[in-house]
Amino acid sequence: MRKPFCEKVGLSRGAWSKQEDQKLIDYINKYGEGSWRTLPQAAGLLRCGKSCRLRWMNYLRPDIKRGNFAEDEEDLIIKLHALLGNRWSLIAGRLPGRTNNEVKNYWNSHLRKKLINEGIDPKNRRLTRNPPLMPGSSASSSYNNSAKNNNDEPITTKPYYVSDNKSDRDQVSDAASGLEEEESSCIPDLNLDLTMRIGIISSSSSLPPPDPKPVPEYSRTSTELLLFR
DNA sequence: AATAATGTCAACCGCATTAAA
DNA sequence: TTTTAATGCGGTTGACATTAT
Repeated sequence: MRKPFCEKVGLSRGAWSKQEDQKLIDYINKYGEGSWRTLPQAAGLLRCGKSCRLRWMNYLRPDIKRGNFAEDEEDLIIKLHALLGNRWSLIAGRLPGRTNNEVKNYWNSHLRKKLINEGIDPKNRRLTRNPPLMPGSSASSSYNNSAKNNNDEPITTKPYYVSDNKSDRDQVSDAASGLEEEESSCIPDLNLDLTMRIGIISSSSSLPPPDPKPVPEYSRTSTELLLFR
């Protein structure tokens, strides 16, 4: 097996020390983000650029929101995941201060289980059994009626417009036109008014709204256009 | 109290995409 | 147009913590 780049050139790996964090923060505060390849040496770090970037993006950035996910956030992740599948960066983009890694981890360790406990298969959102009646449980209220599609066919793990072929995926959906209609037929109770939910989250937070990178409109998928509108 | 099993999450890897030369 | 470098993404791993036996 090929050795990882960091290992080959004798760079450190694994958990970051406080000193390393501080060096990275100091450097970026002074010179800004970017040039990740040359940054480690310039900042006096024995890390590869990729590792520095990851550390900064996921943990050191000042706008990162740490701590437990609010119920609103959980709800939104569940809904966005139903819509987008494992496109974590898109999902995280709608959650101010959350990173794709954090959202992904939270989904895998908490939300998947939560859905399972409520009798919902997180892969296809079908009922796996009669869920317990849990008044006030937002996820169950969203999904109790939505576990089956109209044809009683299994809903695939991926959203219907996500192809296995990644290059196809982005052309995928002109879907947008019929997205809400079709999606809601798969997941009837899915609240697609995500913008409104975002508004609620954003306004309850001191953080600024998410600032998606300036991707040219033409390169966005229809779904992205829909979400970023 | 010791050990095994399970859960969590930070970090890594490899690949795809984009930008620059 | 092609090649190369940089960046971003999702899947996976592994160390550590917690819970069960």
